[in-house]
Amino acid sequence: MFSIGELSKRTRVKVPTIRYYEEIGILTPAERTEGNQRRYDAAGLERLSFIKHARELGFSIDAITSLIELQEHPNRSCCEATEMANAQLTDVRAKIRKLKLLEKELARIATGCDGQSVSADCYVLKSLSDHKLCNQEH
Amino acid sequence: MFSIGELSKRTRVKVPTIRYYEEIGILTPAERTEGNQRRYDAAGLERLSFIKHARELGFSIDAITSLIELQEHPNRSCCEATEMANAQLTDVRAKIRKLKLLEKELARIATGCDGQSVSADCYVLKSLSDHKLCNQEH
DNA sequence: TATAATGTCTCTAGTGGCTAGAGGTTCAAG
DNA sequence: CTTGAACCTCTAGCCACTAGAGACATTATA
Repeated sequence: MFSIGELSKRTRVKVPTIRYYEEIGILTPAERTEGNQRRYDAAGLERLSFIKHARELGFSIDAITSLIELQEHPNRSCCEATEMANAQLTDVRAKIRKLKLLEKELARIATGCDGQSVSADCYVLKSLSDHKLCNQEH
Repeated sequence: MFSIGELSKRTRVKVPTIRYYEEIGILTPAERTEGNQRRYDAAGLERLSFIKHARELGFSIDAITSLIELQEHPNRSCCEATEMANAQLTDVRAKIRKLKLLEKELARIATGCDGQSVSADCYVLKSLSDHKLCNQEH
């Protein structure tokens, strides 16, 4: 059994975040000492690691709730989990596509000005004012 | 002179968002009719277009505030604007790098399970539980 | 055993960038 | 002159935390 600080160290999830996760119900409330402090065991550690890993992969708390639900019913078909991973993948790919467009546009804007002129002639500012200067949609 | 709804249509920025921008001070308060409704002119349209374009490129409201400041002092050196565009570019590139790692990882996870097994054996769920299964950091 | 340092508790409020809704007023078309 | 759409202000909510206050618990050292 270890304290919330210890759990925080082991998972690299901040203490207030752990309490937050308990509050919103994705972590089962921890046991308490006589002095009302939380104590965790291996199960708690595992669960929080799961959540952390899923968050790092960009899953929403809602999605994680569903994944945990699924995990707790080992006989249920995992079709849903696979679907969610695929949805997440689609989402990530869409974000990458969009960011790449932005990257192009920003690179063009940023290299268009050497930073040596006055603001009235600045290509960066002009580009932001005038969408027509853009090479593509974003 | 046109209404907030008209401005919204022309810029594709939602009405409450326009009011919000005015509230936080990045849009100068609009003139009002006798009946207290906002009326805009070309200057207002331009300013909002600038903001919208910058937001689309991922600049924060804070950054936009600085850019507007700069724009309003045409004699000032535009070095700052160029720096901000470059910072934004760096930021976008970092995001892309991170998302690509996630993409790889998610693709690996999602294809590891055909969705036909039961949740206890699901590779997706296993992967989320066990960080050691990951091929790289993320 | 006393004390000091650190950790933990609950609670409220704030972050960014909006979005939604209630309840009321104004405007423009017919 | 009436209708209905658009507008007004205000408050509250969203997500996923983060920060800080003030009080209590635990642990390490003297």
